[in-house]
Amino acid sequence: MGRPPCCDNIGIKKGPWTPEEDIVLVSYIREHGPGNWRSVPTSTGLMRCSKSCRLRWTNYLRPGIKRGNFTPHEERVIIHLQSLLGNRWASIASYLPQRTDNDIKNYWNTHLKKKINKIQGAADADGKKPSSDARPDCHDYVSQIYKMMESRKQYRAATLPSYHQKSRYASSSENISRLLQGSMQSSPTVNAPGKSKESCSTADDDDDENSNIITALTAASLTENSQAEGDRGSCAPMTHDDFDLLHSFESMDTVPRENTGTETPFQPAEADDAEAQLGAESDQPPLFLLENWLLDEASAQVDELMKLTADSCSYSIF
DNA sequence: AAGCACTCCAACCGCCTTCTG
DNA sequence: GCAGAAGGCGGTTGGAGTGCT
Repeated sequence: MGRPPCCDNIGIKKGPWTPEEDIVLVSYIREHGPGNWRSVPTSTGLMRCSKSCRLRWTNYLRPGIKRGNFTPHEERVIIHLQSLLGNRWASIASYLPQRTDNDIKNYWNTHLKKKINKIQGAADADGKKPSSDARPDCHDYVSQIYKMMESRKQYRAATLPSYHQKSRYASSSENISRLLQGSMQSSPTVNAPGKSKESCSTADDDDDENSNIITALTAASLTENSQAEGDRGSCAPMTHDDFDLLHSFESMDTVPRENTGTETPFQPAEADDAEAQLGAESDQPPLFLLENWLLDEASAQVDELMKLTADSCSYSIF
């Protein structure tokens, strides 16, 4: 017996989320916490299916999400993990707590995959790498990608605005922050300010304000979550420094790698599963052996490998 | 200025897994 | 153990934004 598709109910709205809908959803989650998505549409009156609500929260409204501007470190992590795990975006995202699987997937599909194809094409032309090598040697591979990205990034930084500055509502974390602020300053119930697309600035102009808003919302969210589901600090917004600190701890093996039984975006337990699976199913080394390289020594090793492979990467990519 | 082509990402779709009674 | 419900995940696509001619 096939169950009906999630979003084919009559009256279910599709398409981009409006600011008003975001406020309704955030207000509800602030009050009840994330989860029990089934009840969200009925309780809020949103004409969205539960799945859509969950996705909207997970990918865009959840506090602590960083959008756009992938750092070289993040790019290295993605490339490396993709070479290890394949397109298991959720697992990859668990190593980048500020990023969603959807964001990583999009970034891979729109940026990294093309670059890799380009490199492989160039390598094939040079006879340096067989095209059939779906999982090329990580070190050499990453060093090539990284090298290319650095120059490409410099070029783009000099010539193009970052994509997060686009004025689309749905891609603007600033706009969402404004909505959240409006929601928080008013009553917990819906009080839509009716922000129009035009009235939303592209602003770099109030980053501090927005980060304060996010932080405040996160604090509220954490309080609620800890009350409802026990301690789970995964939703906290992480600064770059926090992220680096986390990685430094990881590399020191001081973080207990136990299953917290939560749906936190950073799930070492899930990584362990992947590790076990990798170890069982492939000839690749267990994931934990590569984590140190990935999380701590990545920069140093990549830089070193970049030097080592510089000669063999001398072909022009652009 | 207008039209076209391309890029990119938010959101949807459908399958799979996990949970619950 | 089974069936249905709910959640999770990866692939795909529609459409807005942008660049080029």
